[in-house]
Amino acid sequence: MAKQDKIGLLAVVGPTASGKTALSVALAERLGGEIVSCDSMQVYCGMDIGTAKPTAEERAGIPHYMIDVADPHIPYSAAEYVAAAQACISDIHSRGKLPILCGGTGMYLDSLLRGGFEETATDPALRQSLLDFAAQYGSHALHERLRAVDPESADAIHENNVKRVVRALEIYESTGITKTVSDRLSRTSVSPYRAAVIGLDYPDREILYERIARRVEQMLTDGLVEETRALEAAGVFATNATAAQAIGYKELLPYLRGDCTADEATATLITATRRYAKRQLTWFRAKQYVYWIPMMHDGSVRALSEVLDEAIAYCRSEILIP
RNA sequence: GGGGGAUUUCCCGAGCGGCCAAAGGGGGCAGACUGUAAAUCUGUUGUCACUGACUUCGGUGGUCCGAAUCCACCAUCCCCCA
Repeated sequence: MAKQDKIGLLAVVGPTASGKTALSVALAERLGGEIVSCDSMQVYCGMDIGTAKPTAEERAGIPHYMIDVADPHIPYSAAEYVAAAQACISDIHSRGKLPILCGGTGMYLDSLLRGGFEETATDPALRQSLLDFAAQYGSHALHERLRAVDPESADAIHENNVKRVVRALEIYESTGITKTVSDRLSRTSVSPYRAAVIGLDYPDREILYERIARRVEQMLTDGLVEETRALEAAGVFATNATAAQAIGYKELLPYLRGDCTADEATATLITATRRYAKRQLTWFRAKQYVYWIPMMHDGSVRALSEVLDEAIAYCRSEILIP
């Protein structure tokens, strides 16, 4: 695929509470763009406050996609995301608008930009049987099974990381192709996109952590407890293991059950969010394609307009926009 | 006023004469990540000139070849009797 044939798009990434939403909307307004969320939890209907979905006011009339596209009772996957997001991007592009990805789920973004996954469908029964094996014989024994069929993956995946070992075995047992080979195939596929990826960076981590604390307090006053109660009552967390992982809800459930105080739950939630932000940073820092924009100057957060100008200058340098 | 129990490295918390810079957990920091990813996992966490040295276990003095561990006094906190 020639470079000119590729769809040009912009992406705004960074840790949670870094200001992605505001910047992406400002960019969309300025550049005639439409926003495609890249977030593993915002896809679920009903999980609004806890996932910090942009409100109607925040969206400022800019079309947003890939939000509220899934039933919270049913697990959603990266593959489903990629397929649906690709369709959104094509549609936006065909209407002459600039697709702007916005979100903090690194693997979704990576998978999307790479052009998708190899076909390695899985079935829950197989997964469960592998988990049962690990529970019965230990993670080391499971890891040995992987080593027997795919030594390269066994070397790359720590034996304690049962989820990963299970996935690698799943791929082999359901397709007959090892994860190593499958990954190699996807790596050679050509991306259909030409992307300018902007990362929001906070040189002083304390500032980010303060923003996180403030955001959590705001979610609580916005009704996160009620939202959690409603989702729990609807059986979401019991039926969808993926949604049950979402930060914001699982930390509040002990409080709803009366197992801890509101303050304790809040503290746990803030900590969990900070740790998540740190993992996001680790992920994106390792990606060469990210262009980092410092969100601070002299210890204080820069004005949105200033950051916007820097982002636009970068897009021009990438010839993404005239 | 009398009796008893506490005080440990950022936090919680083991240790009760040498094998202790001190278990374990939390947090922090760093890293990994190809269909669960807001998940999962790994490493590291007193200081330094770092295969060795130095400074730590409320404070000050002792005992001992040797103390976070024993003794004395002081400080702070908790419990019981008055």
